[in-house]
This record gives sequence, structure tokens and C-alpha cells, in this order.
Amino acid sequence: MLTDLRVAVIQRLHGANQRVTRNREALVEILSDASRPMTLPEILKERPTLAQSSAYRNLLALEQANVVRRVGGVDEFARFELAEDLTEHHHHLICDRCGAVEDVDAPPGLESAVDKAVAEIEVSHGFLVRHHRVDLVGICAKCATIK
Amino acid sequence: MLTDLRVAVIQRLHGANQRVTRNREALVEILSDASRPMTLPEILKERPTLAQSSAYRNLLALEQANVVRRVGGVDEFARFELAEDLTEHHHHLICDRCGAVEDVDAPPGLESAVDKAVAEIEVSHGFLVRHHRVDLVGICAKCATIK
DNA sequence: CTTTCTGCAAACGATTTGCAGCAGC
DNA sequence: GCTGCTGCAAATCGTTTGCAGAAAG
Repeated sequence: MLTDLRVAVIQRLHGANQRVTRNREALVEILSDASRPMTLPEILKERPTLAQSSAYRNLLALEQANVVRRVGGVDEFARFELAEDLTEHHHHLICDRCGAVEDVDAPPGLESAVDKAVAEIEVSHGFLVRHHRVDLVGICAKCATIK
Repeated sequence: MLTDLRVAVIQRLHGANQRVTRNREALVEILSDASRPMTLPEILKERPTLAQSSAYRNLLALEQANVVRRVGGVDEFARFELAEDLTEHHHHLICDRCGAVEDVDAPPGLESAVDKAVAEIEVSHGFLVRHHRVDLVGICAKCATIK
């Protein structure tokens, strides 16, 4: 099946002088199916034949090809998600208790306020903003019921 | 000198059954003097007599006493700053090239938009938001001139 | 005085890397 | 067929931990 996503990924890998392999396509599919950034252990559970080191190396290759983005949570694990222009712009709900990270759609009102603030800060600080992260940190529904 | 900050720190340490030591007071002073979250190497440069392991242990104690907060950037180093209720609410400019993190004041318009979005998300997702992070990722002025 | 903190050195664990064989193109 | 990917195992490096002596209360 040749979805738009697959086509874009192949183009970007070629553009970065990287090969298109089964492992790389599988990684993209796994991340595409998830509604949240995934840790390496989670990814390996979806594809147990993939070696840990190959997973890291491929995620790096995909990151350099602008297909994957690495995001940090509140725990010691790195998390990986598809680049924003391959999905929808969204933000993250991060649980302080269990470290879980969930995607949330970005409310339009919030986005326009962020864009306005970004414009101000770019001129006042001489900083070129490429993208923004809005994370809401707190207690997820699951952890709230446990205690 | 008994500043408000010092008093608050002493109270919070006592409240968490932690002792007030010279190392801990020095850490608070270092973080208080910086206008950005600091990495461990940066902290040790300010207080070379402090052992690395003691720095980590004390930062953990201060974190549990709600005096210090750990924040992540785009590189492999953890960064530490004073808890927000001991400073002013602010956001971060994070450089993709060099990893530098700077504080920026939070524009009032942005804050009210975030608060509104937070209220919506709390009801729709059953998530209790304790605080938010707004990070602007891009290229800092220094890196922009280098290349 | 008792308990907790301190520095040192060793342990830990997520991520990275060297290497010989296999697969993309 | 050449080049770059793969799995395995070993190395790396920020961070954590065990221990005996010093300092807070």
C-alpha cells in the first residue's frame, strides 16, 4: 500500500541519502499507529526482532531525515514521535506520577496566542523560533484513581 | 543576610525533614543568580569544592522540598532551576544547535490563553494540570551569527 | 550524642559504537 | 558488486549508590 505517509517518508529518506529498509518502514508504522510518543522498550515490544541498537540507529537516521522527532518527558526515557508535518500539530499531557505522555490537539485560541508571543520574542531576543512545545504536566486519570 | 528566599528555603527544607547545610544554601544561591536553568557541570564550576555526587543528592533533596525543579532541554544534560513560586513564572528559549537554555518572561496574553486551554483539557481528558511548560525551540542569536 | 550529610570510588542503565556478515539499490 | 544496514557484544557517560568519617541539630 502506498499511502501519502509512506511516499513522504521514502522521499525524505532518499533526500537524506538514507536507504529505505523494512525496519525503518516498520518504525514509521509503529509510531504512526500510536496516539502518543513511544519509548524504546515500547517500540521493541511491537517489533521484537529489531535489535535495540538498530532501533536507536534507525530512529536517528529518521530524525535526521525529518521523519521522526525525539521528545523528553519527566522520566529517564527518550520518546519518539513522527515529525509534526507528517501528523497534526499537537501538545502533550505528561503525568508526573507514572511518566505517561499523551497527545492532545492544540486548541486554535492557544495557537494564535503562542504565535503572537513568538513574534514578539523573536524581535526582542534575536532568537529564531523553529517550533514550540506546550506541555501540560500533572496527574493523569489513571493515577488519580489509584491514590 | 536573611532574604525572603533564604527564609522560604529553610522552611521548606525543615518541612521535608531535611537539614540546612552550606552546600544546599550555596546551590540555591547559584541557581538564584543565574537567569537560566543550569547543568551540573555549570553548577560545579561555581562551587568546585562540591562533590558531583553531593550535588546530585542535594538537588534531589531540594527538589523534594519544592525548592528546585529539574527541566529537560534538547541535549543529554539535566538542568536545574528554582521552583517557580520562588521566582517568576517564565518560559524557555532552547537552542537546537548548541543546547543553550534561556529564560523568557511569559507574555500575559499567552498566559491567559494557556489557562483557558488548560481548563478545557482538564474537563475533556480527566487530567489534573499542575503546571505547564512552554518552550520555544530554534536558533539562538549566538549560533545564528556563527553560520 | 544521634542522625543526616559529605566525598570518594564503584555501580548503574539508557544510549552509542566496533565489527563481521547481510540487504538495498 | 559496492555501500550502507543489521545484530551482537562491548564501551560510553550522565547519574546513582555504598561506605566511613564529618557536621547539623
